[in-house]
Amino acid sequence: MMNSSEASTCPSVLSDQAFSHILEDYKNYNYLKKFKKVEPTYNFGKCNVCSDRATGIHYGVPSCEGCKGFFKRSLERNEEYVCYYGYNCEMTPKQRKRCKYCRWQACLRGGMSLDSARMGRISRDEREKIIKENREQSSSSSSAPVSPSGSSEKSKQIEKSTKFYKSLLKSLNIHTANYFPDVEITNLTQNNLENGLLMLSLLRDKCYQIFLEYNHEFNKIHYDKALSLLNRMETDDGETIKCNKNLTVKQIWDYFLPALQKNINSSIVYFKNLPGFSQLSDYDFKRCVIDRVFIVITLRVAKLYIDKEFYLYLHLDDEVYFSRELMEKAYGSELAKDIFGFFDRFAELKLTDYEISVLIPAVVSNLDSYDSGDLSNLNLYYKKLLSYELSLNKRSPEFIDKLKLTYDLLSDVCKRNRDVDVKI
DNA sequence: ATAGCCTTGAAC
DNA sequence: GTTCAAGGCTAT
Repeated sequence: MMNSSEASTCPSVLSDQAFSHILEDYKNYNYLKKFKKVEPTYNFGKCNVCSDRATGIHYGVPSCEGCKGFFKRSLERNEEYVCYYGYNCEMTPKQRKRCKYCRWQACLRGGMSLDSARMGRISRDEREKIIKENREQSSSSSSAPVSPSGSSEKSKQIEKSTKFYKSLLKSLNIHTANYFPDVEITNLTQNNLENGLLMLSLLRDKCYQIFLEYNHEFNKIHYDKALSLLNRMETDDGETIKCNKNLTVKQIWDYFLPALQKNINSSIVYFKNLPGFSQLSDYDFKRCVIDRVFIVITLRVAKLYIDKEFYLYLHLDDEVYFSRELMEKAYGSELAKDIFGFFDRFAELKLTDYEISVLIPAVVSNLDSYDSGDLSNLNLYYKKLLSYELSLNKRSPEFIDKLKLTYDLLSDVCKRNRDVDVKI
């Protein structure tokens, strides 16, 4: 193409119009040439991750060059991704670069895996099958919000996810009487404190740091969002703000279950990073998760109970939060009442973030029956740590009693929460 | 770091 | 020999 100095010395016959014509031809030629190379290849549809044009089956799913490369790079440098925007980032060709965490999750959800990666060509049948499966999925999910034509594909999809969520809940629905970790301030005499004081204060800081890191979403993102909503409600007189408008029970579950699943996953990562938990056997760790994850999730989000209302956002892009109204619809008024009863009591305690951050590992490791020395040992440390923390804050024995009572309320509502029938 | 293009090598 | 996916290369 011409550079500017050449253009300025162009004979006037090459008027702008004529020039643009040539340019157009040139572009067209290039375009066609480019297209010629691409056109004969198969139409793979949309990228399973970001909906860009797929260039082939990569790592088992139709995907674009970008997501193919991203998945590959992620495997190479396995660094830990973090989402700074609420773990719900949009995956579009434009937005996909914004958040690596969510893109990675989208890759996994889209079905990318090393297992399905293979060198060279795959059979025609197999390729057709993969593309067809993908078409069905994307057409049923992308039209989900409006599509009035209750297609069988769509209902199949819903049925499938319902089954999945129910089995998820069921797998968590295992026995258990929950006892509060046995702490007594009087246990902490000067003697047994001195030995491990340094260890305890280190452990304390570590727990707090990890709590901040993994609870950032609730402590900051949800919390700030709730505060700004409250602010707007005050200034706008609540006129223009419409939240949670008339959701049906089914819609509530549609919001809530994915959010729950996400919170369970992030709680598991949180547990894994607490000192000592990664050294537990898989069996022990799993028991901790199954028994305690609901309780811990509740503790993690308790801060979002503000002015008698609960502002856990079920979808950060919408204004839908798990208000009293929604909870009553989903759980029934009895359970909702008791959950809010717990929040009331818990708020009265005014626990510090430090206290909550050490309470959580103490609760998680405190299973009713131990058959493993590792777990009971771990729990011993965390009970000590909790006692230490409470004593640092000069909490009275009456306070501890109150804490125990509040905890009983919590474990009761969590147990009932597990038995709630999901109506979809 | 990303993503489009290119080379390599396996499956057909 | 051809087609396709993985992985390398490199301008942005």
